[in-house]
Amino acid sequence: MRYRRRELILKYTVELFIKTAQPVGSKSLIENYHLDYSSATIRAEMNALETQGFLEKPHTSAGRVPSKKGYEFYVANLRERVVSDNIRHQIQTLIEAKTRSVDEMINQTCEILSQMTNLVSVALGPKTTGEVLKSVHIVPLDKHSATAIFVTNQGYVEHKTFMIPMDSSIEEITEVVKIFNERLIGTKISDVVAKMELLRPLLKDYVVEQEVLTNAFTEAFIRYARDRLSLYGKESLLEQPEFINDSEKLRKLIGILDDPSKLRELIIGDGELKINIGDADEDLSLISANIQLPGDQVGQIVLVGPKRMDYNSVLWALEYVTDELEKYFEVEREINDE
Amino acid sequence: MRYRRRELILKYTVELFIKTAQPVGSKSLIENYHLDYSSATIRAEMNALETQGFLEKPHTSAGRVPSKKGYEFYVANLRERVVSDNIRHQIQTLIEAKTRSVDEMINQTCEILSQMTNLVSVALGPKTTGEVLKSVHIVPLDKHSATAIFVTNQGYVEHKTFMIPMDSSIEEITEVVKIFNERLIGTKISDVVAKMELLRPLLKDYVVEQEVLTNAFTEAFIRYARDRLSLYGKESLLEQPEFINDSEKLRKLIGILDDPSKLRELIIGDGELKINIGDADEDLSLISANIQLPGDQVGQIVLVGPKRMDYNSVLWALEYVTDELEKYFEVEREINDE
DNA sequence: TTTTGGCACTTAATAGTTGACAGTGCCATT
DNA sequence: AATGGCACTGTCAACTATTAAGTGCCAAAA
Repeated sequence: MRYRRRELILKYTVELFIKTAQPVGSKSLIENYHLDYSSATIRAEMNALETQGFLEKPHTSAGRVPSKKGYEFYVANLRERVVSDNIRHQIQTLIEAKTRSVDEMINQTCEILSQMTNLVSVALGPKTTGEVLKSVHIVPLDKHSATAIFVTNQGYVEHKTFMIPMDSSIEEITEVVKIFNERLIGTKISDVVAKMELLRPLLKDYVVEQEVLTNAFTEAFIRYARDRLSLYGKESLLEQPEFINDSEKLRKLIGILDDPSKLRELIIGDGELKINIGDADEDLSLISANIQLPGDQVGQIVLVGPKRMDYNSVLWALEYVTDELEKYFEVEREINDE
Repeated sequence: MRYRRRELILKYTVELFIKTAQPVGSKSLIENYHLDYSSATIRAEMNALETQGFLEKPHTSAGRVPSKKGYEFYVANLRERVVSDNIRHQIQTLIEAKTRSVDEMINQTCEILSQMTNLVSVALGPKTTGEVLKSVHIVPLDKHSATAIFVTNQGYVEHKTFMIPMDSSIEEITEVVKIFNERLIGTKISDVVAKMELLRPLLKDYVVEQEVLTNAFTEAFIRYARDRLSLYGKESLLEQPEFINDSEKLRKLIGILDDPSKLRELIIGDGELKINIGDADEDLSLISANIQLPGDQVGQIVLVGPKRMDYNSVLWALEYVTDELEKYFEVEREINDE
């Protein structure tokens, strides 16, 4: 036998609970896995597992539920390599489609992931640290308004439609943009606002209403600070039994999913494959993986779900997906470099 | 007395229910509004109002709740002009700030609205009908990737980062963009994809891998079809008693708020100020107002909440807000035109 | 004719009771 | 070490008051 009995019982308990979402009793364990022991024996083992802290009981006469520690042990020692054919197939189809757009690739991947796992998948854009302004454009819309566009070296675009100040002409504004393009390109996003301030005296010579103008531009940069993340598959997660029956939990979950800063807070991990199993009453686990994007950027894909999730398939799926994607991006680069 | 007694009773019933979220009985009406009639009289009137269809009873021995018809009558005939000082003050501060950005104005306004009303406010971008491609930009990021940017005459920006096909150089791509700028500018968004197809033979002469390129561009245009709407104040709506106690309703609400197409379906109105009070079991009302933006565009602000909402303040607030905003945009234009 | 006090009636919500059930822990026995 | 047996415990669902809030209606008062 590959596992010692006690570990096997822990393994089965975790797996059965993941499947049924019900506390697991000794009898149901025997039934489901055809164990050759009496229920008393299993009970004794489960008791031991409980005192060791791997299992816990909702109440005296209920079955057992894996604890945080129990899940962690399961994830670390007890799961087996399985990548579902289904997900493998879907990812391969995606890759064969030879989509050129990076966003679209990530996008589709996240859709597939959350469909397969019934979890929410989060795509986090590359870290803004070190991000640099690449170019500034202005597109006049009519006499009264124009759209300013800012692009970073990571291909992130922010835009802002603003009213043209009464005393300014479009020519003056294009002049300002020209100056911005000359002086601000290459500046770190975090420094742009400060540097813009320094340019004010210079701008005064060209443009009458420069103050209003730079203010408008500054506003656009405030938005850069925001988290760039997209969520996929929110609906199916909300249909999970833990949230259907517990509207308090449901509201809490939504509060987190809808608030990027709260979400970001939970995604502390930065390592290759990080598993963050919900503490105490917080019934939420996050699995995150980094992914190497073209242009030396690093994105992150995070799966969010209840503590009771199918860690085995989820982890392998995520690993498989990021591997395949990185391979794809990598191959493209090598062909380009030859 | 301005209102006939029966109408007054309807008015009070609606207002008390809006305040307490509890079915309203004859006694509590007398207590709250110091009526000089006995409960029996009030009961008789309420009975009449029920047979007329303005009120309904959740069950025999409960108080009464306004029906759809009751709310509609209230909105049409019974409310009084009140604009809270608070909202007036906040909007004035916003206007005095002289923000130049249209987005930012709408943005802030919606924040204020949902804060004041505890409802979700939805900002809908201008209709895409008649929207026209204004310009195309390409920003090379590094050897392997570039970002394409598309701007419409309404100041809406879509972008897409894509991998540069192996056989293409950046020069080739800028050539394609040049052709796009020459041939596609002024084309309706809905026609761009078709017209791009027609350009393919022409492009073949310039670029080897034109197919992959145009595909990537086409993908960006598919996104244009998406609804442009932003939501504000979701959290506070979820805290309303109707959703706290009824997790079924809660999940339904979230399903609607998170799905732009479902939401759009409900926002049928197009008139100046449209009130759409939830039918039958659907406990949802929508109040929408058009708003004239600079550049002859029309946006829409919609407030979403439970049927039981404070129509009086909400309606006046919305009217006030859109008036002030339009005035602001208008003044700017006139000054510009002089 | 309108208003009112009184009364019987209805229903939901609350609390208490009970029995079945699923599970446990422990112990004497195998 | 494993097991069968047994007492024990907490939850859940069904049932039963009991209470509270409110109604409808009617005969009497204004």
